[in-house]
Amino acid sequence: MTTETVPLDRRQRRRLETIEEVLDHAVEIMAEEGVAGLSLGEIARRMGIRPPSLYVYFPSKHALYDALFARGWRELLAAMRAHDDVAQSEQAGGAELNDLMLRYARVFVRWAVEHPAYAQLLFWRPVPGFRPSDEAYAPAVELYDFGLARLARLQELGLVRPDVEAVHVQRDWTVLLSGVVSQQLANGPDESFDTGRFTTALPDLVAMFADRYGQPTRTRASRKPTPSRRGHADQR
Amino acid sequence: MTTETVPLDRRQRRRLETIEEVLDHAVEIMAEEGVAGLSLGEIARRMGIRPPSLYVYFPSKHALYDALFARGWRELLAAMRAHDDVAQSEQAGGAELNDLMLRYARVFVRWAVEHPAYAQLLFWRPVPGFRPSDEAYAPAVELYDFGLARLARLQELGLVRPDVEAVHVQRDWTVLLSGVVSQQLANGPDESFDTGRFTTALPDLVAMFADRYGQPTRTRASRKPTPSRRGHADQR
DNA sequence: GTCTATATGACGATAGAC
DNA sequence: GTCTATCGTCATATAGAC
Repeated sequence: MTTETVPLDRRQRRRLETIEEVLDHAVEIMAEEGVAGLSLGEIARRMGIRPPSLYVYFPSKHALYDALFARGWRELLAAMRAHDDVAQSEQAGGAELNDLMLRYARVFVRWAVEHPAYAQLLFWRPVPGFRPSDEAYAPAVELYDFGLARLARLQELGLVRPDVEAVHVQRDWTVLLSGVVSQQLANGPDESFDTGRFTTALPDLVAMFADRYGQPTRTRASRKPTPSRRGHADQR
Repeated sequence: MTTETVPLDRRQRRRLETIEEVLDHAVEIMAEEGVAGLSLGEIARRMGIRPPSLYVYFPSKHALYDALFARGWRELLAAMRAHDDVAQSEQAGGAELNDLMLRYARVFVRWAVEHPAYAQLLFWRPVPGFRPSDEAYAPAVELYDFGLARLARLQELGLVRPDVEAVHVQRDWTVLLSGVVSQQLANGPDESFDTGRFTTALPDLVAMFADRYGQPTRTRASRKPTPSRRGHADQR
């Protein structure tokens, strides 16, 4: 929107590069020590400078968190936009709600568990006094609107039942995604997306969602939630 | 289990009381400043003592977090046991799965949002180097087993479909609950349980759950997810 | 046993020299 | 822009009075 189109001089380019370097190190440290474990001293140490020098680029530690918050949402937003499916409308006729939502959920949850530092910062409130600024919050709102518009589009296409409001469906949907991410990061932070105890529950959870909010006529009768794979002997 | 039955002398009684007082102040401070914002100095200040005196009762700050972690799970476990419904089996014949699970969910989520400090400590990982000890984790396991046994009982009673494993259902159930708690605490920490943007979604979410895992024959045909209450003018 | 007094090192942050 | 020097606060730890 208000992005500067005037060419940046060397001074400003170098400055932005340094800022990005600071943020890169910050994300790395947060991934290792936890979001609240981030320290300016450690950033400076890894960059080969002294802590006070960081104040040239960020007026406070909270400002740094703010930049990280904004960058995290922007990256996640970019990942979801890159996925893009419904907007292209190619799937309109053939695909079913369950498949569309599962693909969307997989992209979202995969990004979250593979970026645990960002995920904690974006979805929880781990930093004592920190509240994101309105500017930093903007891409979060943008992603919310993106998901909402997607659901509304699916409703227009007849894949989501028409007798519920999209915001209503969106609310339940975000609960599902945030539940998977929270449970996985809190209880199995070292498990991969493909083998996680909770990420692997996505097909069932999305099916649960699609059974409720999909169009009854179009939703297939797949009521069985992947019953007892690798059945035990004591299970009859 | 291993609770000491030998009567405690005054010395030990006083010591335990002091420990409880420390924990009370700690919970209060965490609620105000966030879990990672807890400081021994602030606890000592509010108790009218000096910080080093706290080391008489807790060998480190992590030990204090450990005690808080254990106490939080014990309190939540007690709240869920006090609720108690299926164990008493009075509801066996009359009640439906949706109602039983909704009541259970309401007790759980209400406790979590009304004890945000505990909730953050128990469900997230906000403290950089802290990992709960096995002893502190025990009541968490106990609550998990409690919920699992409850689901198994509901399965025996014919309220939960028999073709899925209880652990499977339990996993999806915890995702639902943790999703509501996470979303509510992260996005509306100051909203009450009764008016929260996400806590009020519980009926729909539990219905979604019950539709999938309840016995088809017994689950009523309540497929409509409370459509558009307080309809707007622009909504036709 | 419990307390006060005190020391250490890390942290975020600011002022000012260069 | 980067540095040194410095401040106040924090967790941690030890010494010693009572």
